[in-house]
Amino acid sequence: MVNPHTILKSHKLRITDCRLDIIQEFLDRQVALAHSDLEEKLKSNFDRVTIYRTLNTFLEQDIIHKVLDDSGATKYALCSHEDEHDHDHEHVHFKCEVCGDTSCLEDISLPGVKLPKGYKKREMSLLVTGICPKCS
Amino acid sequence: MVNPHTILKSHKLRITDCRLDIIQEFLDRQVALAHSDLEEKLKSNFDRVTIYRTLNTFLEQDIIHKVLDDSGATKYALCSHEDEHDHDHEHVHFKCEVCGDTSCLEDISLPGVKLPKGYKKREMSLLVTGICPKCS
DNA sequence: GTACGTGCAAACAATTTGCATAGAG
DNA sequence: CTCTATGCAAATTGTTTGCACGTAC
Repeated sequence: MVNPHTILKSHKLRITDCRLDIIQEFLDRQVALAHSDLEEKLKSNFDRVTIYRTLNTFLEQDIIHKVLDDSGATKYALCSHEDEHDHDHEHVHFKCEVCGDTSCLEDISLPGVKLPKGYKKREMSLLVTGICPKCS
Repeated sequence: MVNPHTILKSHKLRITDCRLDIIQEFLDRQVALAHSDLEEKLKSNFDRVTIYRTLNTFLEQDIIHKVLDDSGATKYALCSHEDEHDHDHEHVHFKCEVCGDTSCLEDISLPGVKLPKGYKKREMSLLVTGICPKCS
């Protein structure tokens, strides 16, 4: 069961309103969010700096991960919670050119990529841009 | 033949020292460069703003492309020059966790990815992180 | 000579840091 | 009560814009 309180608990983080609200926002929106998205929604409740710090805390705890974005803005999305220790190291994201939303495609498996000799792979992330079902 | 002068010519851009030097730097380094990398190397010769504007000009002309990076910094790399009109829309980049360098793996082909129903793909880019031959 | 590139100043945006206080456990 | 999270101010860094001048062509 995924709820903000549980997530914080399982990572041994203190339960605070800001943290709960930010996780809730990720759960509600289901797309990658930038700091600015969160700020817009929560600025009346929390300081901009607190949001930055919360995001960094969540990053360290692998509660969220960075989502690559061609726009230069740093975006974040919740990590899939199933694999607690063995974080999933393959991210496939889709960014719609029309609505601008980026979402994780969890169920897509990344085909193996053969690297040139000498390269050691640790993590892969694929960003596909195009048009999402809602916008086509 | 790839040289700075030729590249500018073929894109009908004016030949200026700043543009020549920046292209040369990309050719010399063979890794993705951020504005700060170029600034560090060229600040005695050119203004910070000029470097920003040159990078944007090159982007528009498809002389360089953005390289996705998990560090948040915007990095750029030369486009492969073979396909003039039909720009390559599949980028595979490798970022070494040790030296931090990101390079294009031109010869790797990106395996096809099957998207869920309704998604239309236009462009794909893959970032692999790990350890490069130099650092292992 | 004309149009575009550059330098400089300044505005603007994104992110980080220091410190005092408030709040979680 | 103790330790950490938050708010506020300010510093730092990344990026864009306006304008006057210089230069490629």
